[in-house]
Amino acid sequence: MQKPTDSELSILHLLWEKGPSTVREVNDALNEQPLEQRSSRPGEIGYTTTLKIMQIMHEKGLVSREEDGRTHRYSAIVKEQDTKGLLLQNFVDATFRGAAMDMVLQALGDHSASQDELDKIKALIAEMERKG
Amino acid sequence: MQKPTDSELSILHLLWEKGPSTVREVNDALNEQPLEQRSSRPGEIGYTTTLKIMQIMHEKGLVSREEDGRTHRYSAIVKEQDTKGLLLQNFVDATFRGAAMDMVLQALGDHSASQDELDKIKALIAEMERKG
DNA sequence: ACTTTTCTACGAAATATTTCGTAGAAAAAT
DNA sequence: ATTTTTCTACGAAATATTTCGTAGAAAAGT
Repeated sequence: MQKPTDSELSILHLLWEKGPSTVREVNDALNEQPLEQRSSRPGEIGYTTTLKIMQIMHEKGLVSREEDGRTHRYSAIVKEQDTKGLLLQNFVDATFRGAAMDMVLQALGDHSASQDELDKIKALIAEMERKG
Repeated sequence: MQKPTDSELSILHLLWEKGPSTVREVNDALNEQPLEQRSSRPGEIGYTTTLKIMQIMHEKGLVSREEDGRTHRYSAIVKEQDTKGLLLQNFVDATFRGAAMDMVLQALGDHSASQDELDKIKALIAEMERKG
């Protein structure tokens, strides 16, 4: 799989969440998002900008599309888990030189977690210890 | 702090590890590194490439430098913890839409950990539970 | 003394990504 | 029927990052 860029990733998130969508739907959704979730600049994202990126994603094989009347409906091909896993691996290599558990420790230290989340993590650790 | 690019980050890692260094030392070290740790292409990284990036880092305030005879000796200004924390925050926002604990779970699932690392994580979680 | 090597500085080419303007066709609105 | 809106395709401008060639000065080697 080819690694998606930041813009591509923000579109993938929408396709994962909302399922197959048109360029118009994606572009509207992008412009309604809170600013933290856009990597991009202050202003609105133009329709043709989103169109172009989705066309590139299609060339790269990140999404498929089917004609739906005059318009195209795009679907994510790449799986959410796989994509996040790939990006995580790259990030851990670049930023923590491969030391994934250092990153986990830093994330736990910097971010707060609900008891529910902590329970899930504890359960996963217990399982890892069982399996060696 | 301004977010370092990938090349800048690989240089910061060396400065953090080895302390104040010349361009020559950094460039040599980069070219000795295993390929996973270089984000870059197959061939050698040219001396002036490294020089240029370090000059840019100086402009950005990521590193300081002092003259040492005819050459310059560069030091990281930004702290390792702070930099990794900043990059981690950006990454979590972009890839996990801010859900840091989802990322932790994925990291724990995808990577193996030594018992020692698991103990550290457990200790940290216990502390988080104590503090609420 | 002269040549070669080793520095910095500077600018620009190469690459990657994001953005949008324009054109033309189809559909919708008037 | 004519105008306006809404699509796609295409290409190119704008931006960001990485790479390196060249020039000139200082140091080292011969």
